[in-house]
Amino acid sequence: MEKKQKRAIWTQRDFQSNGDLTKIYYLLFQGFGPQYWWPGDTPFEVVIGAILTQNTSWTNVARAIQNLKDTGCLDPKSLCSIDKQELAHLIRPSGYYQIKAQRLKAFIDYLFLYHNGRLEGMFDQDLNSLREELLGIKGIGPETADSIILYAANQPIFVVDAYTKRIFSRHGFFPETWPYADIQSFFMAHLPQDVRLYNEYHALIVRLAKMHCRKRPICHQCPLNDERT
DNA sequence: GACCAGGCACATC
DNA sequence: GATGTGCATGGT
Repeated sequence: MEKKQKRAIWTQRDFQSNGDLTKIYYLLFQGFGPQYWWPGDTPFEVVIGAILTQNTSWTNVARAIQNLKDTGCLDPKSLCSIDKQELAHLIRPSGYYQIKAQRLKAFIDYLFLYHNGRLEGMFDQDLNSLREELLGIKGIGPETADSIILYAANQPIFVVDAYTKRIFSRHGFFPETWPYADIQSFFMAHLPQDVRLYNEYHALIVRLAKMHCRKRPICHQCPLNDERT
């Protein structure tokens, strides 16, 4: 009986010739295991986290979210009634706190104006309509919208972030100049439309990025590299 | 002290 | 349409 798990290794050429991004997923999953994303107790917390984590490390966001929890502000009603400056003070550790307070307020105001302050109401529509709606809210761009759709609304859309772009362009899958929409289409065209897969894949890319060397074009410790050459 | 982190909006050309 | 800039804290 074969007990040992053989570590699968593919070459970059294999990836590029058959476009099988599923292989890469399994390679990353074998290397890192499940990432249990998104780190949040409720869909609402996921939404708030998605806005707060814009261009910010998660450790700083976690502090801001903890402040909101400690003061009993992590719910739509409380965030609706709280003064913007007070909110800015609470989320200060996440950086860009003035602009983010404004963005959180914009989202909450929208939620109450069109969905009675209920996320369920907002999420109860097809993916494209939801995405259009989210993108219409000031302060929510493509990545934040897609993070909300995937991790809070549990609908299948692939989240592209700076890591995805950097790592996969450096490994030669597409030019670094490709815009967000093209990269997203590339992944979604080569992967089954599956919420759990997209959830884990994006999380694994972030996990990978944290060990990727920033200074070299390609990190030689990266599991995506061909170890035979 | 420099650099970076799970973006976005806006001004300018 | 493409590019540059402001927004800001906390870890390495």
